[in-house]
Amino acid sequence: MATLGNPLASVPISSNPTILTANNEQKSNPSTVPILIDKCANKKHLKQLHAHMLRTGLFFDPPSATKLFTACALSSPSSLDYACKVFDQIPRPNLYTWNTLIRAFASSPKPIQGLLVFIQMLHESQRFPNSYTFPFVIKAATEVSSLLAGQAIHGMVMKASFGSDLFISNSLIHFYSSLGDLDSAYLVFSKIVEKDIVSWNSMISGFVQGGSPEEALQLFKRMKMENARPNRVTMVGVLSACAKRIDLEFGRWACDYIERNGIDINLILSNAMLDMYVKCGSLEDARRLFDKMEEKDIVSWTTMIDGYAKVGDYDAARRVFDVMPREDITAWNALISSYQQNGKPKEALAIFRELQLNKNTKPNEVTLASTLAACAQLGAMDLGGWIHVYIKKQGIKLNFHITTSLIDMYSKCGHLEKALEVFYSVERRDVFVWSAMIAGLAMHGHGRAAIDLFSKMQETKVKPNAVTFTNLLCACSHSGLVDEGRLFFNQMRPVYGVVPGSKHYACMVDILGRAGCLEEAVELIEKMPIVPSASVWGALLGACRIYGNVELAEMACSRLLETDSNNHGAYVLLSNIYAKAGKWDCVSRLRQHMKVSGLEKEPGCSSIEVNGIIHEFLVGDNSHPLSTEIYSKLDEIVARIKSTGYVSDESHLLQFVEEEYMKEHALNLHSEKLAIAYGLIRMEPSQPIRIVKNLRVCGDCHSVAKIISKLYNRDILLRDRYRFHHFSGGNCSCMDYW
DNA sequence: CTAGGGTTAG
Repeated sequence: MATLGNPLASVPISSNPTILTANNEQKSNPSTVPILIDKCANKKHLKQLHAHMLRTGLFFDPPSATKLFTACALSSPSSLDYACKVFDQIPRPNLYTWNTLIRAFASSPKPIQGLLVFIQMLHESQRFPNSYTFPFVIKAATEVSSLLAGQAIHGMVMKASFGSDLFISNSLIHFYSSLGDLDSAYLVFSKIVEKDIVSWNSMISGFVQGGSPEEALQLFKRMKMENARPNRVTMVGVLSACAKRIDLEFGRWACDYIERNGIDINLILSNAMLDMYVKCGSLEDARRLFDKMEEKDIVSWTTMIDGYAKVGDYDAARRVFDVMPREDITAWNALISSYQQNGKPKEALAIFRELQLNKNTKPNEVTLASTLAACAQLGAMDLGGWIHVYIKKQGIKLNFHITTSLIDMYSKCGHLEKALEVFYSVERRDVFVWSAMIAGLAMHGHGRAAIDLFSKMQETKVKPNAVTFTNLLCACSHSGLVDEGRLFFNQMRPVYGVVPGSKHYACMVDILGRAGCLEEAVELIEKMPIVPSASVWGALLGACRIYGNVELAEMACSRLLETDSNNHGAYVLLSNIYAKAGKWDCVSRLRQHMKVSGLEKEPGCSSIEVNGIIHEFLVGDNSHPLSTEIYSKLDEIVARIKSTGYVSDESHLLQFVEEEYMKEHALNLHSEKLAIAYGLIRMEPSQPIRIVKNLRVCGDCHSVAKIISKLYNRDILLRDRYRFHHFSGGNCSCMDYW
């Protein structure tokens, strides 16, 4: 009897097979329909049943229609649109039915609809919300992160005298804390007379997620004192707090507590324990637990990968990745982002390329954002541009993360115009998007434009954060805008409520130092309310280099080494300063000292992308296949430059080399020169040469690049550790202010 | 018919 043509043939139950035959209407029995609804497994079954009910007229019996609606609304999010249509057919839906619709929307991908239905209910029906309505509608407000909506609902709750309802209060705690308003959350919490386990748990995890893990742990202790029994969810929050505080001792105690009190462990709790061990740096404990876990999911795997990558054990991370199920993109993301964040962009791109060959898994937004960040680090413009095209072709909407990554990638690859294009193409921008664009303008030396953008940002009422100010002050520094820098720095706390951190102080010292206000810079450092970080002293040291202030440099250097004793950057800067002052004996003493203490200068490395392939050059590198050609090109360049009367600036030599010839030769081996020579050989004459250097460009290379840009009529875009240099027609965009 | 939990991105 079950034939292909029978629309109900696939309903999987048949206590009474006859009623499954829809066209045999006489035999359907209204009382069995509700049972049948409960057994419907999917949308298709529900539709078949709906058709059946229409034919039998049962649909026009409100209780039956309501029953069908409930089943549709709660079965799966994809049936929700259908449920709405059914809802519209119900003559005067009762409160329960309204509640169900709000509930379904609140946990759907369109939670805003939950709020709209609630409003519709208030206006169009005679129904008034009850104690069940509010938890649903508060959840909807939480999902859309609308503080305003939630506050309005909270007001209604109070007016309707539901203020002491436990369920509603618990919902409100969750609502306020997930929007970061911990004070309001706590206020609701403290007014609950008989707190239940959910009240405690909501408040504890609220504190953890709101960045106050100490308070979370304190609340946990208070909870035990008040004789509330912690459960699984409590312990997830506690472990998460330990992870955030990097408190291995308490974390271990929590694991022990779980054991002792027989709290049953599920996957989520195991993962929380795993995460705690990883964040606290105990990979041994994590591994032991991981191996013991019978059930593992994607979170367990990615936690282990991330853990190994963070401690620098990439082989172990890779081994985990190699044995895990790979159909989930998150696994790939964990590895790509770990590599990217730990300064291994090439490895990150290698994984991305591997992913492209994998047919079953496609990159998502997170993958693309991480990969773009890797491209930005490397200056891999071709791949970065390819990803941008990919995003467009796939119709992926630019979210804030992707927008930020694209702007950053284009800026760091030297395509400021493209970065601006992306920036102006989006209609909404969050603080990170704005900050990234300000940083882009800053690194290309457009300080004024960066400041203008900052003003525009304020018109859109997006609040600047610490990152915004770092970038803004950087912009002032790169463009020599001393007064503006001072002004913004002084406004930070009083006007914008952003407390200056050591990065901001470092920027400010840099601004003052470059402008020659060394005394004011020193004064600023002395007045700092926080301990000056290495970068603050580094900035002062940099200023000393410009002005050849050996005495102050020695002081700054020794202070720097107090905070960070193996900072080789400090030695390098000081030796530069000695070299500039012609104190070669000091230079060699410093070099000797570095050798003895095992501190090696980070080798200079420049890279250039040609046809999508990144070529890297180290000082005096001859490992490149075209090495011979590169060096003869370099000889040609040097000869042509010399004919213009240029004399190389030997103060940029780090090593004391006796023979004059050797000095000059060592300068000519600098990685950026090798990369430029390679670019001249391999790139079309119309193409600018784009180079990324890991350290700051040396003064001689800077002068030489200027001359090359004129002699060879080539634009050269060189990104160093601090900013961009755009060489064109014999000049540099930094106006020699760097 | 109600509320709370773990990983990956700037």
